[in-house]
Amino acid sequence: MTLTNNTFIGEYAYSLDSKGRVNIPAKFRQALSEDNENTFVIARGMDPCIWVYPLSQWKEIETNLRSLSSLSKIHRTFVRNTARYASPSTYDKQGRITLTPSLIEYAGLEKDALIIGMVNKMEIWNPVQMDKTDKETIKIDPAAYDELAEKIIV
Amino acid sequence: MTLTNNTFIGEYAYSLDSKGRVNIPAKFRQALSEDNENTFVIARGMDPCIWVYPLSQWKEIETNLRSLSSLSKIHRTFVRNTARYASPSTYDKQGRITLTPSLIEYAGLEKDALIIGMVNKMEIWNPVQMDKTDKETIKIDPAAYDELAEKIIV
DNA sequence: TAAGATTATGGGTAGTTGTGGGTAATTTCC
DNA sequence: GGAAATTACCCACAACTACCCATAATCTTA
Repeated sequence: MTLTNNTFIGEYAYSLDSKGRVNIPAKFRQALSEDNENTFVIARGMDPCIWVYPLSQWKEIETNLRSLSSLSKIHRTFVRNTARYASPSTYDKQGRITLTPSLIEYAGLEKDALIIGMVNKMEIWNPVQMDKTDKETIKIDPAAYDELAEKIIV
Repeated sequence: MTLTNNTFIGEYAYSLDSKGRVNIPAKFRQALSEDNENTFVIARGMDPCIWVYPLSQWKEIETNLRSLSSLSKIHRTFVRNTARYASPSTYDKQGRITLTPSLIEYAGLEKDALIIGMVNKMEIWNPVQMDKTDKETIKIDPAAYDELAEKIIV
């Protein structure tokens, strides 16, 4: 059952094949609205993982990037770093997208790939890297969570 | 797969041949709208690289340049530096444009050329120079950068 | 529980893409 | 005006990618 259009939750363990393809969970594909044309945009995440946006979501980012003037050095740098590693990927008849070698390397992916629903996008992790990051998360300042609490109700 | 007309993202490693030609990534060519007549305008970038605009995009820039008053010294200088080294270039049957010797020298291009999608234009870099610039990027004001990221990234 | 449908993974193939070089037309310069 | 140089256009090949089919495992439904 699909909850909301273009919304992804849950975790899935898949494998990366020799051609750099990974499966997109069936539930995630079903959640995609028609206007995405079966297409995602993959990009570098802030953590060592790959971010996977529905096409429509990415287009919003593109619109925002377009509004930045290249006369400003910081704007140029930001646009470059964001757009540079991004790539559209339409899933095939079997529901797989192809990752770019650059992103595979960035996320340190090998055989196993962990796909995590992040509500408006998804993340692809090397499970080993995810474990490591999990352990570091414990050290997060509790005060930071308190600050978050003011913004969101769980 | 093409996302939006005249929109370029991703990174490609190509080579400059003995005649000063570089390939335009097939995806970028496909993204070009008809009114560009297979033509780009190449110009000096603000960084040591070549900026490649779709013809229609360049025309907009020309309009904007026109609106700058030559009474202001900084305006005059800006218009001169922008217009001076700009040159239209139509891609051949194999999808290559020819660069001018002046721009090749400005960007310090040799054998390898890195083509980077910058949303409304693309950049052509010497990979060595790009690496160097990447390292300097770290020195950019992190607070300003994060602020920007919060506005754009979802 | 059994049959059918769906899902995850592997591999083959035809068309596309990137790169090199060749030739004819055009321009430049003496 | 003619030779040399430059430019624009064309062809060919190798590498790669997108698309297709096949199979095994899993889930759904009667």
